[in-house]
Amino acid sequence: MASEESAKRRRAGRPKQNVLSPRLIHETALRLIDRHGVEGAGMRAIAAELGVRPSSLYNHVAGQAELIAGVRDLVSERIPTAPFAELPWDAALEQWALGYRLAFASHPPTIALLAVQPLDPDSSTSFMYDAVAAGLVRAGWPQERALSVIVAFECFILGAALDLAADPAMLDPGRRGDVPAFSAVYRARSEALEASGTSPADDAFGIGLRAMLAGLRAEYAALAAQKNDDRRRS
Amino acid sequence: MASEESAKRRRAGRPKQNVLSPRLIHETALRLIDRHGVEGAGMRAIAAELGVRPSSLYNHVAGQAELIAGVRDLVSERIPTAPFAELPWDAALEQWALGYRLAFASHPPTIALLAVQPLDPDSSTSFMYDAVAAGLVRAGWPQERALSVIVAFECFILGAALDLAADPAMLDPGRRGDVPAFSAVYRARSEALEASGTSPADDAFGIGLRAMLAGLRAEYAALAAQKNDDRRRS
DNA sequence: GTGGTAAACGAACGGGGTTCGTTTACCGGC
DNA sequence: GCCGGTAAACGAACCCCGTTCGTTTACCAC
Repeated sequence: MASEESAKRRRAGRPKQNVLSPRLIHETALRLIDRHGVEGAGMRAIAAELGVRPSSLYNHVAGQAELIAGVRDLVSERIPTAPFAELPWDAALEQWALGYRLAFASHPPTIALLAVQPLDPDSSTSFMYDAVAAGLVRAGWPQERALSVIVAFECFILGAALDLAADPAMLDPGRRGDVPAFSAVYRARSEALEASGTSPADDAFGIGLRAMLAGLRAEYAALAAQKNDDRRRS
Repeated sequence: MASEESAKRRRAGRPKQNVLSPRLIHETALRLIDRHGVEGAGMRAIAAELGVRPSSLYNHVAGQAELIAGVRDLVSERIPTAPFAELPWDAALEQWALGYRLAFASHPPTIALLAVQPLDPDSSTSFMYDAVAAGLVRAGWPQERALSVIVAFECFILGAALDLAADPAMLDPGRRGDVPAFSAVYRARSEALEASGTSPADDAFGIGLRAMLAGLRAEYAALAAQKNDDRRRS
């Protein structure tokens, strides 16, 4: 009675049916991150959630760094890139930004992980870049410009995702009187947003996204005009 | 000969002259971060650098979280906000972005720290926001819009700073053939940048900054036109 | 069968941040 | 001029973490 059914402690030795797999470990890690934050998703916690000893994880995952990379891929796989096949470049870029941000908005604590760690080249993230790059070039963006446009755009999205994960009251100046202009705009924003029902992060993201797209459209138009000019001149 | 001059081991008890101070600890931490990265700047390493036992640090700093916040303040204090007093809003924003990014570019590993941790409201960072907010409102931006413009702009800057800290080869598709469009734009950018001598991160930052400013100018103009319209109508 | 591979356990290791008690110096008041 | 409280250093622990290593057991191929 002390060995089998209630405590379900597994004895040493390979089990008849495999208990773990890389995929299962990654998904469990993501679930724990969502539930308890990053610090609640250590090796020991993941093992406990799976009813397993920590050392067993190392039969399927090289270490924590690789595990985090796996979780990141799990999240970024859900960023849709389909828009680039059917929409004009600017509308596609907009949809991409929305999907990108949404994917990480569902798992706020992972954003800091993605932002810092480098992505391994074999991961599926490269396919995302491929789809975006193809869309931009097909629309007429110069080859040597396309990647920097993508990176610049991604900078904004990533920053917005971080902002999304931050504490909403992070900026609150409170009752201090030594920053009057800051306090005034903070209060004005709070009231305006409460009336319209949108969150601070969404509002800033919307403004930035519109600005970025408008600016890129202007640059695109200028490039097209210059190209026309060159052709006429020759 | 075993007690005083060579090993310079300090005996227990309060020393005649204080050895530590919060400021000194923060500066040492920043120096170690610059020299050895984040993982080389733990409590024990900071103590060793100061010739002190780890526990002594806790007489001046509550814990690692507070220490990190202090380091972040140390860096962000160096972001100049003077431009807002003398330049038009858009030129000031541009200068702010350049200074902001430069401040963290000097200490790449700190970027990830700033991005994630919330800032305590009493810190000097609030003064930065105050200066920026005052500049925007004075230029005519509506009170309830100003903060979201600032946050959106900061999202981009922060993302760009993270990009700056990332491995330059992070995106390199290498020789794989399954992402042709991505490989093509990567190669095209490499060649173009090598010719002009600018770094990938700088290029993307420049493009994004121009786009963001152009977009905000357009929004500003639209708001001004609408305001004029309202006035004429009434 | 028999040996090799692989997946689980279990016990340790090393290194982090942190706490607590002790020792010593300064400082303010009787 | 002593005397007690506060504060700053030490030193030894504590707990938690990621990780490694040896052992045990199951499967599989020859």
